[in-house]
Amino acid sequence: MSKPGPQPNPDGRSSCDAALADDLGWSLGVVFRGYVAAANAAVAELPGGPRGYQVIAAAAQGEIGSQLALAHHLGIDRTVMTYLLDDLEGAGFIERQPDPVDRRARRVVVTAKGAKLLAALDSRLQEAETHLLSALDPVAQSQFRAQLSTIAANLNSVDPVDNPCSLADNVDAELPTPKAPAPVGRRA
Amino acid sequence: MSKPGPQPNPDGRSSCDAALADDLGWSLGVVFRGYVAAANAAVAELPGGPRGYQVIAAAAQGEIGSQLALAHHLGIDRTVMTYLLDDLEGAGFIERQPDPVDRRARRVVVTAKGAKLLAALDSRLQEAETHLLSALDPVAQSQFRAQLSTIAANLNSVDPVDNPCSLADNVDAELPTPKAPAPVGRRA
DNA sequence: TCCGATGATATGTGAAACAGAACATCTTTG
DNA sequence: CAAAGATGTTCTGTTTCACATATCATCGGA
Repeated sequence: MSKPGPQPNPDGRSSCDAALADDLGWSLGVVFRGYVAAANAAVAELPGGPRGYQVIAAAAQGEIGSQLALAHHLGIDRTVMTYLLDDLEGAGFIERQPDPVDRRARRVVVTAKGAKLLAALDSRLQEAETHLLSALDPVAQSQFRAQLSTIAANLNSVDPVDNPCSLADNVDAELPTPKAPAPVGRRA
Repeated sequence: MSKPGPQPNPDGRSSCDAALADDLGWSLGVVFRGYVAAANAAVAELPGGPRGYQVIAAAAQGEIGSQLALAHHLGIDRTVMTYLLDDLEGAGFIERQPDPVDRRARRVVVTAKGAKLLAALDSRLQEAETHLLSALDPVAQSQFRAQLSTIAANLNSVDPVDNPCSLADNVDAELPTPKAPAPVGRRA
């Protein structure tokens, strides 16, 4: 590479932004990847990476319920959730308590240690997020967050099988291969 | 026991939207996953899934250059790009032409068949994207697209190693585990 | 009580990503 | 001009992850 000639893009790193910028999929991929990378660095000490944080955060809310619901709403497999919770529990951040009303279900609760860590990670994550969106001014940032949240909430509430009308477009979109956010992550 | 339905559609599907909606990571994950699923359905016949589309689309622009630059800007590994291009070339959608100015590099060019498919997929993808963003009104949609594009362009242009100031936050964010959009995808 | 359904876990398998090396070619330097 | 380092591509091997399947325990209804 390093062609000083007519092509102003040496290695193509800095020139093709405009070429692909109008592709929603590409933009989404870049931003998502950037988030994962930043979050990964921010929560490096947490087993499961960003996923672990999301699990703890969701558990701290307390509105989730069983592991299955948790897994479903985080977009990961049930069996994977088992290992993830194993690691998280092994690290002492969460606990599996028997559900009083359903003895086969386990309630995921955050330990004091987990809550403490969560608070620390929260600020770090917040900082990373702000840095991620630094290309937008504060007003646009909050706007973007709100819009993204709206879209996500809509996607989450609308189930493909429940919406015959929307089924025309993504009839196969049920669960082809729903990749999840956390790429790294060590198992014991 | 045969499964009654493809989508078990468990209980906790519709309750925790509000609880997690303010988490940027969660929203990003949901939207990204939704895009991957929709795109996967839209480009099911394409080897490599959404990635294959992005490769062809980028190649059609012609501004990329080598495979390496292509891989870097799509956020995938070089070795993976080799296989991906193998499949794409095997399907007759792209061709590897020797770069006239650099004999070790290969220029990825779209074949007529590939261009034809690209046009067809483009409209389908556009439809899927619009459906994905259907929670926003048209004005907000274009706004969201623009903002996302801005963020992506910013992330793509800013290299961690080039920005010592931003290095404090994501020093490890270089390429810990950049998961990529295409989960499915069969190799020959 | 019996039977199907549901939550959680264990096990096995296949695929994908990653690291490293090998080879060819370009660029730079002496 | 020759040699050394850098870069692009491909190949090989390894590890990890996600998924499917099966199993066990429990809940719900007939």
